[in-house]
Amino acid sequence: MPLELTEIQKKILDFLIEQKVKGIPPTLAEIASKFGYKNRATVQQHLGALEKKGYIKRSPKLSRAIEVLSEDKFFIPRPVLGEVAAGSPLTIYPDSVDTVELPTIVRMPHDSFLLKVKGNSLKDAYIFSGDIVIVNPNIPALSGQIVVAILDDAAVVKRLFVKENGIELHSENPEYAPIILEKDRNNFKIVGVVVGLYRTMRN
Amino acid sequence: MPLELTEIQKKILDFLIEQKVKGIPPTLAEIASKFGYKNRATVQQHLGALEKKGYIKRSPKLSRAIEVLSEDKFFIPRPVLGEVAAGSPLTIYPDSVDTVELPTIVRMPHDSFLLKVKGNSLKDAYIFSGDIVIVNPNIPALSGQIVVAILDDAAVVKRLFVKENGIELHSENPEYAPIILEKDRNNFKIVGVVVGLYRTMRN
DNA sequence: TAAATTACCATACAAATGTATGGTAATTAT
DNA sequence: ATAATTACCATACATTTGTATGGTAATTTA
Repeated sequence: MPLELTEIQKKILDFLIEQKVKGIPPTLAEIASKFGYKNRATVQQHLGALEKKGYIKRSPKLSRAIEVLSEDKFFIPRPVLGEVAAGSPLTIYPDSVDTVELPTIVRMPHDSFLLKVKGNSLKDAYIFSGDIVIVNPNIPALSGQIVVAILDDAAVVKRLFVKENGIELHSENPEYAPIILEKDRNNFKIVGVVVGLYRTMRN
Repeated sequence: MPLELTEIQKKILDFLIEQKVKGIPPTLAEIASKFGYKNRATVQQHLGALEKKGYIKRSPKLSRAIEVLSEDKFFIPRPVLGEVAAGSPLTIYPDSVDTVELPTIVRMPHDSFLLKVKGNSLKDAYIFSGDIVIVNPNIPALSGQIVVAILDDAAVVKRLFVKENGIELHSENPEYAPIILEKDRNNFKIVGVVVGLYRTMRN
């Protein structure tokens, strides 16, 4: 269970994430400037609180070395966030950052993230176990697109169909039945749209 | 057209990207340390060259403020050298025919190039018409790997097998028979090894 | 009521950082 | 043959940066 943050701490955490996504994490002075503080010591204390509560990690003495450890793994830029099920849902491993054998080639764009596909339920869409899908959380998901969704604390990759009375998630493999969700389904959220695929051939 | 980079400049650019992916861009001192330089002035000059050639942008006076320009856009236009046949050979276009918008996630190694696959002869290797393959010409081609080869002025993507008396190029599709080449075959050259694959889901 | 906690302030300091200047040697271009 | 470029070096300097210490006031918790 995450410790409570004060309003100001939340705003600073938001700013940290925002800046990191834009390019580089801010210095203490830049944070102070943003929030109108007249010195860096104030910022230092806020960051200390954030670190104590487990939301960030700092590297002593290093400039801009603020790492956001948000529990919302899906929107934090990481090389590979976890594995996502194309067949039956798998739990996402929050901290298994797969720096793996993506030798020279894979890196994170600012607003997207990577997931490694497990299972072959999307084989008719030519996506196979081991492929890396590139997921963009900032574009609207349209009917017919392949999306990543959260369903009861697990993540799946499926083709989305928006129907009159609800939503359907299809595998592109006759062995798997579609998941049908009525409107106002709880514990369901579309995380993002699969915009690309990368596969490494090294073996 | 991007200006040419020297080998050292390429390596530094790679390091910049690598570090940014890991979290934050490096300081001059960190770059110097990585490459064994005894002072930061050397790094400063290399960064100056990179900036002059348009690969990075720096913000004066700000620490770690190195922006890799090609990484900031979501898509990097990359030349596709030609189309390569996975079925029957197709001619390679001498000048780049097409540009593909690679997401920044798929970073081109500097010594590799892209080819667009036509035909479905490699479908059992999960490579399909329209996919972009990343080809590295500077690594040795081993038996069993998927390679790009020139055969009588046309290019093919096939799986390579090195045998006693020659070379075989297999399609991964029963509809296509393997191409068998005796030793010292003329007009044959292995262009490179397929090290990766990218597919865009945008329509 | 007393004790933390939160949210700022001011000042200070060593180290880190970007930048500038000038030099050497090797290679490449004119 | 001369000039330009590349690839380093050394030294120096003003800022920037993280950090530390100590203080004030308001709010919350025990």
